[in-house]
Amino acid sequence: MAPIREMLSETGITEQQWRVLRVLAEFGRMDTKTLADRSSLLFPSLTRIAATLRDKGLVTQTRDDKDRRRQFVEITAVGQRIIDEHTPQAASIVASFKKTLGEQDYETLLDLLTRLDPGAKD
Amino acid sequence: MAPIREMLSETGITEQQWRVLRVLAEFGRMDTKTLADRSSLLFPSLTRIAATLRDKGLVTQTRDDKDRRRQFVEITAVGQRIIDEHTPQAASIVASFKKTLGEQDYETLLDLLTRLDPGAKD
DNA sequence: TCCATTTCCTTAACATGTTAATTGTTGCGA
DNA sequence: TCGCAACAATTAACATGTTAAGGAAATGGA
Repeated sequence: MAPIREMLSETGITEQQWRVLRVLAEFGRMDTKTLADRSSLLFPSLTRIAATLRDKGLVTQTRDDKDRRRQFVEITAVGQRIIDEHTPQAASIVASFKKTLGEQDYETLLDLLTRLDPGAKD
Repeated sequence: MAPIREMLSETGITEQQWRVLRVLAEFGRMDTKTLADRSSLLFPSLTRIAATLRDKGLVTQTRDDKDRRRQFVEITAVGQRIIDEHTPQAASIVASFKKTLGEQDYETLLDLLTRLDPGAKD
């Protein structure tokens, strides 16, 4: 993940914050539980990350009126812009992985890792 | 690594502390630089971990008389005992990995990971 | 001999992973 | 309606990864 972190260093956001934003950009507004799940983050981590992203103005948080225990998170235009601007680079990093291993072996690697930890993916 | 952490939880030491002890158990007394290298740890982390292990009485630290900037670390009998008592379990965890994937695929996985990050190993 | 530079470690500061304890909210049965 | 279990988030407490700044010791050259 080093190359990804390096790419992100200029944006001031971290790998995990990036992951959360990506999920929000892809699926849109969602409740915290789903977000934690799709971002592969534990709740305590998500709480902190969401707070950080909120302070940076990259996401907004809103309470569920029906069940005030719950919360929804949504990406802002600024957050979306960060994603848009760096997605191509991220893709090229993945591409370099494939290039190193070759398409065939890259698929094999993903397969083996998934077999070891089915919950991993991504 | 979850299974390893679980195994270690009863000993009160962490995954990284375990790694440092294992290296010391295998190679014996060595200077900090070499230790950091073999443990795949950055210096700041090693500084803290070594201090923790020292406080727990699992390692001892000594200054190099010729170059007093340097330091040597050595595992104690107590530390050695922890390693000895848990090495079999650790081995069985690795064995379960192999069982999940099969010997052949396990080797393939290690090979692919090494190709992505030659410095990783272990 | 003296100082700038290099080395080896240590500290600091910040973000995260993790487990456990805590604080609000809901919903339900007595 | 009251009280309590279940649930959603937070907060706390530790250990670590990381980058940057500091401090002490050693070194080479003027």
